[in-house]
This record gives sequence, C-alpha cells and structure tokens, in this order.
Amino acid sequence: MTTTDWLEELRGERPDLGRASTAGRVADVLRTRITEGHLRPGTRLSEEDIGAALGVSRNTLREAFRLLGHERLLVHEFNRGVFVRRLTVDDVRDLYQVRRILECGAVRRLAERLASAAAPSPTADLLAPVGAAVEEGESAAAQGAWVAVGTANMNFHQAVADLAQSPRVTEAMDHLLAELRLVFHVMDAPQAFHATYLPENRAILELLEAGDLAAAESAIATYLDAAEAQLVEAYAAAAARG
Amino acid sequence: MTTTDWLEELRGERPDLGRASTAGRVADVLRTRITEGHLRPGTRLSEEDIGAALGVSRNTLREAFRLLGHERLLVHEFNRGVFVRRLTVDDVRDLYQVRRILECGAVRRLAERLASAAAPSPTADLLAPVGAAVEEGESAAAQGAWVAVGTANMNFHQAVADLAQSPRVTEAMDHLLAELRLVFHVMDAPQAFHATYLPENRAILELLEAGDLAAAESAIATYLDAAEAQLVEAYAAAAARG
DNA sequence: GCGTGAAGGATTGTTCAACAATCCGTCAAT
DNA sequence: ATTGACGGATTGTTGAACAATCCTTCACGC
Repeated sequence: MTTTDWLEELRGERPDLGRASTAGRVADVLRTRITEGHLRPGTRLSEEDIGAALGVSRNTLREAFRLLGHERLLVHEFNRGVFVRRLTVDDVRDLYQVRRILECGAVRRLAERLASAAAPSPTADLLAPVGAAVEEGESAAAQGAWVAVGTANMNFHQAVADLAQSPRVTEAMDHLLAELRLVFHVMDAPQAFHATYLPENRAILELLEAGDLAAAESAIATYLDAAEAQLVEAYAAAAARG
Repeated sequence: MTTTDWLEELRGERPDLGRASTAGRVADVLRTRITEGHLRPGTRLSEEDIGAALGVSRNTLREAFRLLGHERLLVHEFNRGVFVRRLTVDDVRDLYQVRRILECGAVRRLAERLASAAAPSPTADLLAPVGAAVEEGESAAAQGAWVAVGTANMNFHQAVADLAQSPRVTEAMDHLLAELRLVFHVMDAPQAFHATYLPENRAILELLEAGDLAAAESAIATYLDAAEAQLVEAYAAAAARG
C-alpha cells in the first residue's frame, strides 16, 4: 500500500469529521423521525418545545430547520413556523417525473459511456450495488421484514441513479427518495406496495447485466409509470380521508 | 372571469409575500454579487465584516450563508468560515453530466407526452420561452451586448429544461446554471464562449418547432459535449494560471 | 537552516436574553 | 354570518457573551 493510498483512504473519512456541527446532528435526528413516520406531515415543529427537548438553543435549531427545509422535508412559513411537509398529489406526480428523468437518464448515460468505450456490458463492480439491493429486498421479503423491503427498494433505485456516477445526481436522488417516504407513511399498507415490485427489480437487474441497457431503461420507465399510478390513487384516497 | 380564476391568479403571487425575510434578502444580495462575478471563487466571507456592511446580525447572516450553501454557491468549512465556492474540473464535468440528463430528459419526456396525446408537434405556447431566449441572444449579439448574450444563453437552456414542466427540474436547473456562472467568471473571454453557440440554439429551436424531438435531443447532447470540452480546457488553463 | 512546539490574537460555534413583528383564537358588535 | 378589535402565543431579529478552534508568529533546539 503506497502513501497515496493511505491519503486517499483518509479523504473518505473527512465527512465524518465535519459532522461535529450541532445543527447537523439535530437535523439528523429530526430527519430520521420524519422519514420513519414518527412526525406526520402537517405537524408543526415548535422552536421552543423542540429546542427544550433536544437541549439546543433556538438559533441552532433554526439552522437545523433550514437544512431540512432545503431537503424539502420541512416547509417554512414566514412568521408561522416550520411544518413537516405535506405533499400534494401534484408533488407525487412531479417526483415520479423527476425519477423518470434521473433513473432513465442514468442508464442512458451509462449506455453511451459503454458505447464510446466499445464495452459489451457494464462491469460487475458497477452493478454490484444494484444486485445487492435486489437480494436485500428478496431476503427481507422472505423473512417478512416489510420495512426492510421498503428500504431495499429505495436502495435499488438509488443504486440505479448512481449508475450516472454523478455526485449531484446521487444527492438529488437521495433527497427525492426522502420526500417520497413522506408519501408512504400516509398510505395504508406501504409494505404490500413495495413487495409488488420485487420481481421487476430483478428483471431490471438482469437486463443491465446482459448489457441490454435500452430494454432496462424502458423497463424502468414502465415500472415508474405503474408505481406512480398506484401511488397517486392510494395517496388521493388517503388524503381524502384526512 | 370566474371566482376560481381570481383565486388561482392570487395563488401565483404568494411567493412574493413570503419574501419579507431578512436572511432571504441578504442571500439575494450575496447571490447576485457572486453570480455576477464581483465575489471571486475562493474569497472568504467574514461574518463580522459582511454583517457590519449589510447591517444585519451574525445570526441572520448565518441563515443567509446556509441558504447559499445549499445552492452550492458557498462552501462552509467548520471553524474556518464560508468561502465562495471554487469549482474543480471534476465539478464542471459533473455539471454537464447533469445537464445532459436534465435537458435531454426534458425533451424526451415532452416527446413521450406528445406521443401519448397523438400530437404532431409541441404547441407554440410551450416553445415560446425557448424562442424568446433565442431571439434575445441574437439581438444582444447584434448590439455587442456580450453579457446579455450570456444570460440569454442561460435562459435558453433553462427554457429547454422547463419543457419537462416539472417544478423540481426547473429549480435544479436554476441552481445548476448559477453554479456554472462561477466557472464563466474565471475564464478569459466568456463572451466569445457564449456567442459561439447562438446558431446551435436556433437550430435546436427549429427542430423542436418541427416536432423532431429525437433530433433536438441529440443536437442538445452534442452541443453539451462540445461546450463541456471547450469549457474544461479553458477552465483547466485558467485554474493552472491561478 | 529547518522542523518543532508554545503563546497569542482573531474568527467561528453556540447559547442566552430581550424586544419587535406577526399570527391565531376569542369575543363583542352590527 | 361577517366584521373588527383585543390579547396571548410564537416567530423574527438583534446584541452580547463565552468556549472552541484555527492561523500566525516567534522562540527554541537540532
């Protein structure tokens, strides 16, 4: 192992060091509680109450709110406070519109990169995260761990977007999926929703492994269309009830 | 005009009402100075100095910094302060990677929407902003207003991305172009750079108007490849000098 | 000369307290 | 039922204070 390897490894741990910010840690705590559904959409987050509960000052808490606001998990209404975001049906449609562009675009860019390199199919290490997510989902389903099935499904699509090998696409997809979690917790049975699409994930993986990226892209598109339709219907019904 | 029309119009003015925040206005001021090149990349923004100059407290200024940090115009280094972002060559490549996905994706989504509606070509009002940006650029070039040529070019690509009719894509493209402005100000002659591509913009517009969206998408892709190559070369040279 | 380490100043991180501005619910009046 | 005024509660913003950290300088020893 050379010196530059050492340094390169250390670079990877730099983000952990920067985590010392109090506001960042507060944001982490709130983010988890939101994405895991303990804080329902529409809930108002009182500066005083939460500040007292977490033992941080209002100013620091405000910085945490800003962080989550830009991730679209919170909305900030002037002179009224911050609320856990409540997504409209139009928001859900838009999220899937962006997913179509991002996920299909990632596969398409990968295809063009392979074409210019005269490679027949993606290398195994590129697809490793995708395959891992597929198996993670299947084994979770076998054990009946439905929550884990949901996160595995998210990991799968995150891995697909990561095929673009673009830090900005990765981050955008990360935020996008966090937003989508807001929707899932309003539904009745998000478990069944995710389990439905496990076979499709494997089919997409196999198309990617076979190097038929055009078919994979098209499979993702139809997957997203179906998921959007099902989700919009279920969400509209849930929203109508309250 | 019915009552609901009135109300719908008013909804569009809601964002203007929320603009009363001091931190938001401070962020606006700083954003302009950064994107217009008055604050060079790498510059450190002292909390005390800027707070005194703008007449706001450190806490408020911090909120403004946080806002711009999430737009990637500023970088925040713990215990060291905030700096105007200095983009690496890899950042430039990534920005163009995302542009390819977003702009081409927007056209592609538009094509699929037209196909499902059995429409031969996009409606005129959809392409109006694109056409306006093209003419804006050409008339600015005729008058030698090179700065205006640059903004017109940005408007063109923003308009292309807006074809996706997705609020999130619009916002992402907005932030992306703001980031790119950081690069242009480091170059020697950004004017000539933008002027080169005026004819291409018109060609893309005509392909869109003709309804040949596949050709338009491919034209955008080659445009972006060329622009990226030229920009990366110029930027690397400028970065090497200092 | 050169790398090491300590002292000092400057800047940021965080908290606290205070006041102004704004919103929300209540209640009375028309 | 709508309007208008009042009062409590919450947020917006400020200023000051202290701890933690970084950067510079300078002296020291090899």
